[in-house]
Amino acid sequence: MKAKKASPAALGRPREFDADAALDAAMRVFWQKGYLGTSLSDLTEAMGINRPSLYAAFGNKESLFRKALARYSAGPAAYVSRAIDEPTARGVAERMMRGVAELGTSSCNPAGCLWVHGTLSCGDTSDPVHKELSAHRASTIATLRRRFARAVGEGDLPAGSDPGALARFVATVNFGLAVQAATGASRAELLRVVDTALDAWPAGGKAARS
Amino acid sequence: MKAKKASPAALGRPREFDADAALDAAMRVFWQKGYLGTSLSDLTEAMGINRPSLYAAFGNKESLFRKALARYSAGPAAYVSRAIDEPTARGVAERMMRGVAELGTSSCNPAGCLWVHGTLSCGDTSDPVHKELSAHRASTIATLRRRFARAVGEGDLPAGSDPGALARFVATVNFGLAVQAATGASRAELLRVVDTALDAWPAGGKAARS
DNA sequence: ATACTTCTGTATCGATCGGTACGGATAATA
DNA sequence: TATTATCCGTACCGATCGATACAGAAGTAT
Repeated sequence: MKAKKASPAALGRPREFDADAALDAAMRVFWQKGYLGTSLSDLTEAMGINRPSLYAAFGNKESLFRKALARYSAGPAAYVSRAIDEPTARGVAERMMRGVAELGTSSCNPAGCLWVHGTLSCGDTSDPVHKELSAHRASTIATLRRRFARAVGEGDLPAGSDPGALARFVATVNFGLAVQAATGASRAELLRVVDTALDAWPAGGKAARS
Repeated sequence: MKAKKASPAALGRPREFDADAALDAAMRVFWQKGYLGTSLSDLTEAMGINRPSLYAAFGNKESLFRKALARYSAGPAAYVSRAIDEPTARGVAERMMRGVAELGTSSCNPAGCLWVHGTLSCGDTSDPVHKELSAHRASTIATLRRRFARAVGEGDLPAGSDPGALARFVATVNFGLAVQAATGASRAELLRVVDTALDAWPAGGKAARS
């Protein structure tokens, strides 16, 4: 992100590790082991740095986790924002669900989804991390709802459709796919689930159903 | 379960607490905080006993968690086995999904589902608890698959239906509902998701669709 | 009453947790 | 080259983790 030689000054000894690569490694550890399941020793080992360097560069464990979440959203989970831009509501739903199914079963990534794993692997609902993750869930659903409401206005979805219900349905299937991926379901199995879920999708646009 | 005065002998000093009530309390703590999020101090406080009594009666933390899971399956999550006995495949699916939606948002229970919360709140996939929970997931899906295969044979589902895909779909929605319940979704919202999911259900029996 | 068995409570174990103090090393600035 | 600011590595902090040793209390059996 930040250019290495952009800042002219950079007084003092420059850091010897790549902060981006280190954050990437931290993200993958959290992704695999969850928030509570990840210790600082796990992190420093995977990031290739020692503890004081971690604290100087990223703050404490919670702060590092939030940065890892942001990187996850902008990187591996970018399928979400790309899905919103699909031209049809059905395309949005399909891209959302296929996205998590493929990401969560990629052989070069940890299984499952960092958001889901992180949400359920911090203390109880009073934990600030839990609250932030719950807020993010609500925000994503709201974004989907607005997108589907637009589709109703465009005739892309039948007039009687409930955008909120459809948004929550897509989110629910996505969370379920993430849980299944985290517990060893195969990509082929999950893609069949996506197809089944899409059978529930209300026809609209050129071919209205009911 | 075990009667207090049934055994005639019971040599030595009898225990002063109700083991069933204590296990019930432990189950609820795990349900609310997850496996890693629950400490022994949390447990002893909720169970009203001290640490050596806990170890004598239930073994270590992992053993207690397994007993809590068994109690959860036989108690709050008994809707699963009841759902299997529904006369129609659609009834099975509906009862499964409504079951988790209502259980996970009950005001007198912790939010979410102990199985899902437990699975994602133990270490990584190498953890024995994680392996057992994954196996339980696979077992539940297999039971659903057999039930739906029977429904195909009975004409309750269309001949071309894929019982495995339907079973995984129902399980996926259930997991997703549990995640949503754990992050604060309301019962009304989740029941609408169930209705949306049931729109995907293939018509059969009296009213074949395609 | 005595012996024996089991439970309860305190007090503590070694290990690990997240987080830091501090000194030596390294580079840019002057 | 001297100064200054930052980073790296060791070694350690208090707190908490899961798990237990031990002694006294409370029962049954003889």
